[in-house]
Amino acid sequence: MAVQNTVFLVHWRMPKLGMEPIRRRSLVEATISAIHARGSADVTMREIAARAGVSLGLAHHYFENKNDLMMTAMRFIMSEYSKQVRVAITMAATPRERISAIIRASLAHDQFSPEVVSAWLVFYAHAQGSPDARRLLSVYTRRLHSNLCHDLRPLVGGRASEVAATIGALIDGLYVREGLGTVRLPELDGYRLLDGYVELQIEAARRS
Amino acid sequence: MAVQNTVFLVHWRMPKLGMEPIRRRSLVEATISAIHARGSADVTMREIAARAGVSLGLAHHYFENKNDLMMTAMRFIMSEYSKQVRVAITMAATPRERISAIIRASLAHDQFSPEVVSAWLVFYAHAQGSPDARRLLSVYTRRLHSNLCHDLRPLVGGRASEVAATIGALIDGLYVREGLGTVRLPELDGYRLLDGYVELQIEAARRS
Amino acid sequence: MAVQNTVFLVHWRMPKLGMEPIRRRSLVEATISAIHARGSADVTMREIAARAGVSLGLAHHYFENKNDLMMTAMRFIMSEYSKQVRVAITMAATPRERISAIIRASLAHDQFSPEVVSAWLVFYAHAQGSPDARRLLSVYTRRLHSNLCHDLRPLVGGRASEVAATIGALIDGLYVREGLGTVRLPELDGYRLLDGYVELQIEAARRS
Amino acid sequence: MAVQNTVFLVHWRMPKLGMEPIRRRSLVEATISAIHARGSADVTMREIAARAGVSLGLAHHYFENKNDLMMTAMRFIMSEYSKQVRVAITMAATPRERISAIIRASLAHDQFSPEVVSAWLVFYAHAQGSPDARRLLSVYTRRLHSNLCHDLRPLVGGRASEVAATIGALIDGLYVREGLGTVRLPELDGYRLLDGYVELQIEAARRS
DNA sequence: CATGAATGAGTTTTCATTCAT
DNA sequence: TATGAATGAAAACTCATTCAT
Repeated sequence: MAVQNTVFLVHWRMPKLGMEPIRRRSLVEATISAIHARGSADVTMREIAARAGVSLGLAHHYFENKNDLMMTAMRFIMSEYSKQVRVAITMAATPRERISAIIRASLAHDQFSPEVVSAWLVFYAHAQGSPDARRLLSVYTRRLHSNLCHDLRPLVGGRASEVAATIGALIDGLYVREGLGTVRLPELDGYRLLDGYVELQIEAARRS
Repeated sequence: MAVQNTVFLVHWRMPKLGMEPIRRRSLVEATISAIHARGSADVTMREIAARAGVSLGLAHHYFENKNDLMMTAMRFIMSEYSKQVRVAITMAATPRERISAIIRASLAHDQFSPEVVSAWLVFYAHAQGSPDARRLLSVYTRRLHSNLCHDLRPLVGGRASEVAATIGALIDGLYVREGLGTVRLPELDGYRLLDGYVELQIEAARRS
Repeated sequence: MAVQNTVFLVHWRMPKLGMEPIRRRSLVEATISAIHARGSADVTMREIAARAGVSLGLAHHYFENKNDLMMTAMRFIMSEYSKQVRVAITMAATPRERISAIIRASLAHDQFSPEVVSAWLVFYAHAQGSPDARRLLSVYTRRLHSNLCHDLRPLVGGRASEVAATIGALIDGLYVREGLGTVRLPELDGYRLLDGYVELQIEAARRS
Repeated sequence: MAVQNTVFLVHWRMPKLGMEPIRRRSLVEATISAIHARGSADVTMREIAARAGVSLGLAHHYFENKNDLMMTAMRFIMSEYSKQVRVAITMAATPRERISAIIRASLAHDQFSPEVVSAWLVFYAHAQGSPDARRLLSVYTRRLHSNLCHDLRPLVGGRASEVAATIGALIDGLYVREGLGTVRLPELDGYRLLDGYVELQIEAARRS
């Protein structure tokens, strides 16, 4: 007890300023990679912290909750995706090109990386039980839908909504199957498959 | 000695025998409904047992593992689905009709009941982390694919595999979106959407 | 409910009379072999029942308790041992021969069978925590001691008690080591070792 | 930048660091005393944690397993014993003295404390069912044997191995009987008994 | 005589979270 | 800013035991 308050001579590292964004970022990435490794949302904070190379306590310091961290990771993945879609759209000139650009961005290589595919799938499942997550996902879903509709209307007219819904469902379906890693026919890549569908619809609309 | 094996006429209270199949069935159903309620595979054995109206111990008595129970539930859902597909196929005469029948069965009302949709989605996610589950799902996936291919070949020729893959992905995608409960456009039902796609492909094949 | 009380036509096997001793015996033997298999007293009633080829319920029918069964098994092993010692003593003529006979019986082949060695050791450990078992063991211990003392007195006089205690400890020690299965020097069998010790003591007594 | 690594003079409340070895030690001791109290290896982690004055969770924090804790406790007891033997040997000059020293150390008061005796016995029994434990014990057994042989050879020649085995078995036997708490003849202490045996063998060797 | 159904208490283990430093 | 200590609640799983038939 007597020793409890003492004067020590210590080495002190100047507190590292501005660590917050760095730590948060690395924890979010650790979360995604942990989800991929375990293949489910049942990841422990300990595992995440270890992957990020920080102590368990610190993970809790920067995120209020495990859920908070999960949601942040989800938001991160979705915003990365949105960024790619925005870039792709900007570089496209016509509605037809924009449709292709959106599809390509949705299935782009870094979107389809195993880690990201795992994360999407897990988040989809997670959304079923978490209203927060569900809301987040539906934002993305709706944005995709309205983006597609906007560019489909001049191409397929009244069927725009149906075609957009089909494209959306197909993208999700391809993710699911990719995540499952089964029936991946080598001769088929998702982009050709989806774009072929769009072409078919456009031709049909033209003929009618 | 002579009396040792005789036929007697006795009063007998219905013995409480043969409970095993009953209990197993009700536990499996409880599992599915619990998954739906919680929206994820993180269901406790306690919850399942409670839903089945039995003690926690009994659930462990009839299933070796939680995983055992999970897998049994998964198998149950898949076999129910297969049954429906088989029935639908039997009643169809032409390849074209069989395709429609498979699609209709896949999206039938009792397949698309909230409980079952939840379960499928959760199992898909679960499969990522569980090799057993993955194997199980891929059996179903492959069977669907080969069923479709078989009937598509006379209709779309060399594109059968691509079209079958698309249909498969679309079904999964529709499940996912249904499960998420978002962007459910009232005017669109999955069947029309999918069958429309098939029609388009057939027409295209005819023209070429 | 209406079916609950019905008249059935059943095959009925005349109740097997006198099964009790048979069942009890086979359950006791199953207990010993289960203990040997698991290597500890942590045997489940289920395992024992299975080994005895009867239902779990029946094991509880014939033995009030798990402890009851354990104690019965212990008593069984000890009485088998005592029987052998009694036989051996009867056939010996002189005190010296009786000592040897007791030792030989204690280390006889069927005493030293792996199953029995396991059981003894487990029971020794079990006795630490169970007053009943402790009492049982000490009966055997004391009987051995007094048997030995009685025959040692004419041979080693006042050191009889010490020599008897040493013999007793040595027997137990040999069991322990046998059970552990380590340091079993092939050239040494327990009997020669023990008898050699006795001979030494007798010679020493003679000289003094 | 220049200030980044500096020596500061700060007030500091004794950080609660380095608890690990303390906790581990106290948990190990709690394990031993719990084993003694219950008289068997069937000790619950809860009981151990309570005796150590920590939460159940903490016990699992510092030890991976219950088995891990058990084995650590076993290793602790054995290393304490080895330490004593080493010390005793160092202080002895002749082979004869070393033999006596080993025996004395093996039966020393703090080796023969009720707690330690219980633990040894329980571990012996436990070793039957746990290959890890068995390996550990046999290390100790073999070391004792070779220690004794080394010093017995000049005293009893070719019979060294036999005498060493006898001493080993006798030590174990005395532990067992001590643990059982029965037939503890007041006039006999284990040391005199064992040393007497050694003396007898040496004399016999001298005469022959 | 014999069984299988059923339970409840108890055990290990995991984990998010909090806290003092 | 960062850590390790510590907890408590909850999870899966086990098992002796009871009971109706």
